Amino acid sequence: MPTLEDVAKKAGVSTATVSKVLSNTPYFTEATRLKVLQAVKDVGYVPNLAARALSSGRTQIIAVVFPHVYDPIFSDPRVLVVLEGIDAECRQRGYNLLLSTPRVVEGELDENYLQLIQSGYMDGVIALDHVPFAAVLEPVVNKGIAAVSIGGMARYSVNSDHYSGGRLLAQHLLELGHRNIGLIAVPEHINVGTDELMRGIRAGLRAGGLELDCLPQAVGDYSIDSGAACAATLLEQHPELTALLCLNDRMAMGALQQAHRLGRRVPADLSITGYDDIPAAASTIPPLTTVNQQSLTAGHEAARMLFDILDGQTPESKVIPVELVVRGSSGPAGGQ
Amino acid sequence: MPTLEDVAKKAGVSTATVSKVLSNTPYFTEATRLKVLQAVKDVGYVPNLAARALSSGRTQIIAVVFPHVYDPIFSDPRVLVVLEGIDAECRQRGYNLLLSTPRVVEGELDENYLQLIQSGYMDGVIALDHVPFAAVLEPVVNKGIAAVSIGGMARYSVNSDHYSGGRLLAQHLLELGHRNIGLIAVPEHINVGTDELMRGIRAGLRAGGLELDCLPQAVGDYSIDSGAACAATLLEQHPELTALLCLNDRMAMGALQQAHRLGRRVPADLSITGYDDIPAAASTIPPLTTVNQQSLTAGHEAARMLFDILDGQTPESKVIPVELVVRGSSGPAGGQ
DNA sequence: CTGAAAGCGCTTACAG
DNA sequence: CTGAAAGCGCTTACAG
Repeated sequence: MPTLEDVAKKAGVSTATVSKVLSNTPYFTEATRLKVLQAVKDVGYVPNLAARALSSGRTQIIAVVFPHVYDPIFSDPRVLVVLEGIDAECRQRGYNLLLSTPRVVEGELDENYLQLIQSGYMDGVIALDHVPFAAVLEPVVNKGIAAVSIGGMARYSVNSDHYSGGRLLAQHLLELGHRNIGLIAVPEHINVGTDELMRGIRAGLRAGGLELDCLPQAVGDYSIDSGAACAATLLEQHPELTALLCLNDRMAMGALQQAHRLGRRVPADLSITGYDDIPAAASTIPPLTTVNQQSLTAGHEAARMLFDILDGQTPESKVIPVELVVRGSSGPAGGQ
Repeated sequence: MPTLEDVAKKAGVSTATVSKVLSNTPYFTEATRLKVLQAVKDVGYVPNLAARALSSGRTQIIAVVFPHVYDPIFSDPRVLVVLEGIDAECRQRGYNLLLSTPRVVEGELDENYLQLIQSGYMDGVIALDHVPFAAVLEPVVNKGIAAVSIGGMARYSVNSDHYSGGRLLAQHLLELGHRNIGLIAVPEHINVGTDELMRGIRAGLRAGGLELDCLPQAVGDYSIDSGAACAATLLEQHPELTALLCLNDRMAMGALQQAHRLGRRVPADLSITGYDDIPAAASTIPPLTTVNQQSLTAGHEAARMLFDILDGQTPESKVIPVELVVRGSSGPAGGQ
């Protein structure tokens, strides 16, 4: 592989000059610049990133951290979408993406991850950070590396407005006349986003005179199967229910299946709502009413925020608006 | 940050010794080894990966390449699954994952990607390589970097047995008594996997006395919407059809929706099959009969193969068996 | 506007 | 079994 030195020789200048021309330092004769650029082409020079990283202290690498906790990260449909947003910004700025999926066991981060953070291999970190007790970004911040949290409460963070999402959902069902609403929830304090969502739902229901804690609830684990099981339980114990409010789309899909098995027509006999607006939500039968949390935007914003930090700025944390997506799975209470 | 030298001083040995102890070179007194390890702990030493990469020529980084061609890579549900398999192997071996999503325009790879490959930043590359004209791995192989293709025909590759998948699917429908089968296809030569699948379907149908080219076909683009549109066209022009064989799950989901809109009961009036077994396939109504191509296994195998190459071995390319998954969307022709 | 030289933090023959 | 020293390929004050 040709090195800087080869280019320097070819161009008849010093390696320092080549280096500076390539990094767009000003103050160069047009002649020198052209000479260098031509030489780069001639010898087919491509910078060695490890060398550059070692001497400059910058790697042009952003680590994206998706911690593995309860719900295996690879089954979370948001992951790919967030990644898409981050990727788009990074490629524009010429940064590369390093993927890290640390295991979090009893709140402890795995050793590999800790080492990686210490290794000096990244200029910044973006983490999916919705697990209250897993401080994925703590070692990053301690090391003084730029860090942006998606879904967490770090110094720099991007959050979807789950509170409003919850209110919108509750309001939507209330407006359709539902008063017998069952909730398919998940354990508390497992996901800060979901906790926010619950707060929003509570507020939305209260605005309509309903008290969340008085409604029938079943606790699932985000999976399709758990949604189906919860729906079965709820509908059996509370046949009067006309709506099932599910804390994510996958559980709603399970509920939809279960309703179908039980011969409950959706939405005529039973309305079902989800949360997330994953791709599959648009193509269930009937299509799912849900809330889109704009994960793509979150990815974009997080990356932009990180670059702002790297540029020495002090960006504001962002709250991203969510969007109620009304589709066929919800309808008037007592409809047909 | 503490460096090797700090550790050496603390332990009262040379940096060479520290380095060798850390890389598990043999021939060391137990005493030295312990002394060094203790010093590492005391000063909190973590190796600088850039420095290590520069001097050793190895980076401990594997690049995973998902080229963007027609179907935006981020909407391909296999991506995350393949990634999961690769990630598992890499974390076991202490390798990090670099994600690259090169754009391929008119068969040309983007410049960033080419530079990345030349940059010496990775020890090996695994590429999703199912686009016939996009030679993602060519620059990698030229540079002499270890490369494994998933879905392509490189020297080292991992392929799902799509041919058998096609045969199984055709056979399944034939056994159910279907003779009026419509095909929801995609343009040819866009994806080597799909081409293989078509060959298998052709063979399977022929074994039952049916000629693929005589069957009604509509051409989609892998998306849900295109599946719905194709189904509409086929069912209108060929009301006698009792089965729709779709080349992927998403189009099958679209077809399912369309059948529902048209009042065709699935599977009583119409059987619908997909391909891929994406997570959503299990929870459509009715659940989709499809073929699981074991993408997780493909990811695992690809990574293992890459490590074998890095270890100086010459592994065999692998063909991964697929699995027919019979669910509720297919049933006897003329059933009820 | 350009260059000589030190240095980034490791690894690796080569000696002993 | 251990160490001195060169070298990986860049960048960056510092001079001029």
